[in-house]
Amino acid sequence: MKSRKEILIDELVGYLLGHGLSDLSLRPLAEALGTSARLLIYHFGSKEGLLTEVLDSMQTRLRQSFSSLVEQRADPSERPLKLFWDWAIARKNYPHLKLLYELQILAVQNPVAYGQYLQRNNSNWSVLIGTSLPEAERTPAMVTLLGAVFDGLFLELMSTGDRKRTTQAVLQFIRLVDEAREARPVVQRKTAKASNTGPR
Amino acid sequence: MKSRKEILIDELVGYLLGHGLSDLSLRPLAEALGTSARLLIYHFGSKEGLLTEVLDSMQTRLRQSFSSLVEQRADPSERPLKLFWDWAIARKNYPHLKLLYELQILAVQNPVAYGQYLQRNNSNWSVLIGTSLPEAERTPAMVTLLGAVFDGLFLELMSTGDRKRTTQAVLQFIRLVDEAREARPVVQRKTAKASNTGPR
DNA sequence: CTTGACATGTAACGAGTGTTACATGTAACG
DNA sequence: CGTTACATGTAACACTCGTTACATGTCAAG
Repeated sequence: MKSRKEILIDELVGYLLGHGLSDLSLRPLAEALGTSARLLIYHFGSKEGLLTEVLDSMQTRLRQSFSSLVEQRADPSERPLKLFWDWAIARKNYPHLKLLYELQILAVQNPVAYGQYLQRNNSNWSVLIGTSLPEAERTPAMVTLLGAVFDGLFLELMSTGDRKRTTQAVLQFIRLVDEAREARPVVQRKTAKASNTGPR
Repeated sequence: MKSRKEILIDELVGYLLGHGLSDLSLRPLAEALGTSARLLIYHFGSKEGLLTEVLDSMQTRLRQSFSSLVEQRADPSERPLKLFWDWAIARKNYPHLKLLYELQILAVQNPVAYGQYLQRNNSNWSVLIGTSLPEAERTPAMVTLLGAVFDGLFLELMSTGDRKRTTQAVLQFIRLVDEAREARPVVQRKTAKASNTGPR
C-alpha cells in the first residue's frame, strides 16, 4: 500500500518530466496536482526537500530499470552501447534521462543550488559500458570517448528529436571501432590461440 | 568610442559568464556592476531585451573568433576537430561555450522562455568541421557523430574539468577514424593515382 | 543662459516566491 | 465517546521579482 507521500512523489515525477527544473514553482506545481503548496511543504519539509526526494526516487527507478536491462539482455550479440542507447531513447526512459541531463548542466553552472543532487549520475553507466570493452582497449581515453559519444548523441537527440539520424550515428561509431580493431596489429602475444582472459 | 550601452554589454557578458542564465535577476546583477536595475531597463527596455542583446553580442564575437581561427590556421596538418577543440577549451573561449551549452539545454526544456535565442548555434561549427571530411565519408551519420563527440567531450570537460583526459579522448577518436580508414577498402575508383580533390 | 537629449536616483506597484500560524477535517484505536 | 495522529484548508508573512512614475542630474548646442 502506497503512502500518500509516495503517491505524491509519483505525480511530482510526472510533472517534472514535463516542465523541467529550472523554473519550478510550488503553487503552479501544486495546482497541477490538484493540491496546495501547503501540502507539499507539509510532506517534504521544504522545496529543496521535495526536489531531493523526487530526484532520488527517479534515479533509483532508472538505475533499477537499467540493471534489469543489463541482466536479462535477450540478444548477447548486441553491442552494449547500442543496447544502452535503445534503452535510453525508449519512450518510457527518454524523458527521465532528459531531465537528468538538465540537472547535470544546471549543476555545472550553479553548483551551490543543484550540485547536491549529482553525487553519482551517468558516470555509473558510462563505466558500465566501458566494462564491455576488451581489456586492451579499456584506456581512460577510450572510456571517456565512449561516454561522450553517448552524451553528445543524446544531447543532439534532445535538441533535434531526430531518432533515426542519431541512432545511425551510434551504429556508425560502433562500425568505426570495429574497423579500427581490424586494422590494428594484434598486440596479444602470450597465447596465439584461444581467447585471452586465461583459464578459469 | 564605446557608448555607455556597449560598455554595459561588455560588463554584462562578464557577469553572465560567471553566473549562468538560469537564475539571473536584475537587482543583484545591477549591484554587481555598480549600477541599478532602473538603468538596465532604461538601456535595454526589458530583461528579455537585455538577454537578447548580450547573448547576440557574445555569439557574434565567438563567431568572429572562430572564423579567424579557421582562416589563419598555422599548422595545416592539424585535424580540424583537434583545432576546434583546442580553440574551444582555451581559457578565453571556454566560459563562453559553457554558457551557450547552458542556453542550449534551457531552450530544450523550456522553449517558450529561451528558444528564441537559439536560431543558429553550434550547428554552424559542427557543419564546418564536417566539411573537413573526405567527401565519401561525409554522411549524415558521420557528421552527426563528429558533432556529438565534440559536444559530449565538452560536456564531460564542463563536469569534471579534466582537460587532459578529455583531450586524450579527442585524439583517440581521431586515431580511430584514421585506423578505420586504413582498414576500409578504397572506394575511390575514378583515378587510381594522385589525391582525390582534383587538379588545382 | 537656455534648451534639450541623455543619464541616473528614489521609491513604489502589483505579482509571485517559499514558508508559516492557526484552525479544521478525517479516521482509526482505546 | 474521547483521544490521537495524520491530512488539509485559509490566510498571511516577509521577501524578491520585473517594471514604472517622477524627479533630478550632466553636459554639449543654440
